[in-house]
Amino acid sequence: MIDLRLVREHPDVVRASQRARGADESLVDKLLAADVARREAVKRADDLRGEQKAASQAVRSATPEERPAVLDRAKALAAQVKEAEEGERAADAALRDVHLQIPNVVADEVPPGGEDDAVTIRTVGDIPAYDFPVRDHLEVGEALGAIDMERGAKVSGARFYFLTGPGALLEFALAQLAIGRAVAAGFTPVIAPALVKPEAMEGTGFLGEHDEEVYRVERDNLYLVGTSEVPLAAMHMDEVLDLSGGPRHYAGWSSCFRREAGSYGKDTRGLIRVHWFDKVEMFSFSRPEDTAAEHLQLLAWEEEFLQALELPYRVVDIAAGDLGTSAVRKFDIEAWFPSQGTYRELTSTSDCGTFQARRLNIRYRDADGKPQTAATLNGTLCAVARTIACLLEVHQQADGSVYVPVALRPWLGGIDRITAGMSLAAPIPPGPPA
RNA sequence: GGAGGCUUCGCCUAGUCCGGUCUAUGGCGCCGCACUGCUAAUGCGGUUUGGGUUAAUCCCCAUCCCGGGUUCAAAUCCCGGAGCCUCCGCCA
Repeated sequence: MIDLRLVREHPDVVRASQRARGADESLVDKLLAADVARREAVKRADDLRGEQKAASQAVRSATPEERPAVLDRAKALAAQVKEAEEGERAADAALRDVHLQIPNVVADEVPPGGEDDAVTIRTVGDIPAYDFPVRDHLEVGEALGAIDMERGAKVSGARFYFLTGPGALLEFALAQLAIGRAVAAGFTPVIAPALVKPEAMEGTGFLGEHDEEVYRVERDNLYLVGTSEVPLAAMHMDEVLDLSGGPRHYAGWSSCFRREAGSYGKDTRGLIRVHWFDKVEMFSFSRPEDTAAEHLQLLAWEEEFLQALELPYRVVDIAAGDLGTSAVRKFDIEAWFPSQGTYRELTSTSDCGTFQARRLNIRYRDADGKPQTAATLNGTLCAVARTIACLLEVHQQADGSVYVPVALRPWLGGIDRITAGMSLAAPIPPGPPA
């Protein structure tokens, strides 16, 4: 939800934002009208309630002779209040309805245009040259016994997979590396629930535009999250946070479930687009004035992670028309996929300003001690399946083995290469002293 | 799955049986003022959150876990739900 005060005081700013997104500008005027209507309804109901309260007290102090007349008046007022409250409720609902339809106000820096108008900010790392025919990650992974897509389909259907042997170890290695780096950067690690209540899903905005993407557990009225952004954001729902020491950083681990309803025929091969994967997600709660800097910080952490994995990538600034509902600004990092000869999205970080926190009622105390709506930001640190896909492709060798980036080696028992049929190694802690 | 208990303004708590200055009691904490070499102690005053109105204050409305209902009037009575705790059953 956007700030109503902004709409009242600077409707032109919101109109411009709607224009930039290619969204409906007239919603702004509908919202203004609904706001006026609501305030009128509130005032009428408040005034009547005040009168009725007085009348009700009068019943008590009335003499027996006055009593019937006073009681009649109180009854009449009670009926009027009931009616006025119904009007208030209707006006409230009407306002909320329009309010929820308006996406966040885009930042001035956001490039204009739509899906194809993202601006590349920088490209990092050299695109590797291969003196052999490159295979895609599925070929590489199957040959190494790391990915079993066929059995995934047998057991669970299309877009499901088994990670086996070195593939399974890779997942743990990536998780350890990501969480370890996050903790070193001051994040609080969190294992978040992947099933959430409707309030959490609604509050984070995923039942709006992403409704079709969401798995629903009808019987228990719960949803499977598509990202731990949902439980992390909702974790502090209805709370007042202490942000006086700077933003709060969480690194959440959870499985992520996506129906991929609108993507038939897209990325049907391998681990690029699957119904389920695990992910380490960064999430910050910050003061609204700190979000721009915080956003760049999240982006920097994402970049450092990909650099540690020795993956070439580029950073793109997403255009207004392609922003999510709650985002003010969004950067994606696209990594190089040699089999496709192109960069593909590996991480994404959004500044949501106060949009998400307003709905979830997450606040902090400002310098005067007054509660204010907080701001939220999120960013992918490591979407495991897709990252494995990228690693297998970029680091593949002529002999079918895969080079292991230095940073990952401690988590894979020190190996520098994954080869078919190799004996597996994993880090084990030192045993008890002999 | 079954039975019972609990949920009050940051924390603790009175009030709920028997509806009406509950415009919610007291303590802790916090803020201000007074006293005081300083601190402590003491005294006085303030201290939920949201909405409406306003230049701002004043003021008004709502808020006793949430949602309905009864009533002129609900923290209090009735119905439904959530969370927490205890016991039983089942279970990684």
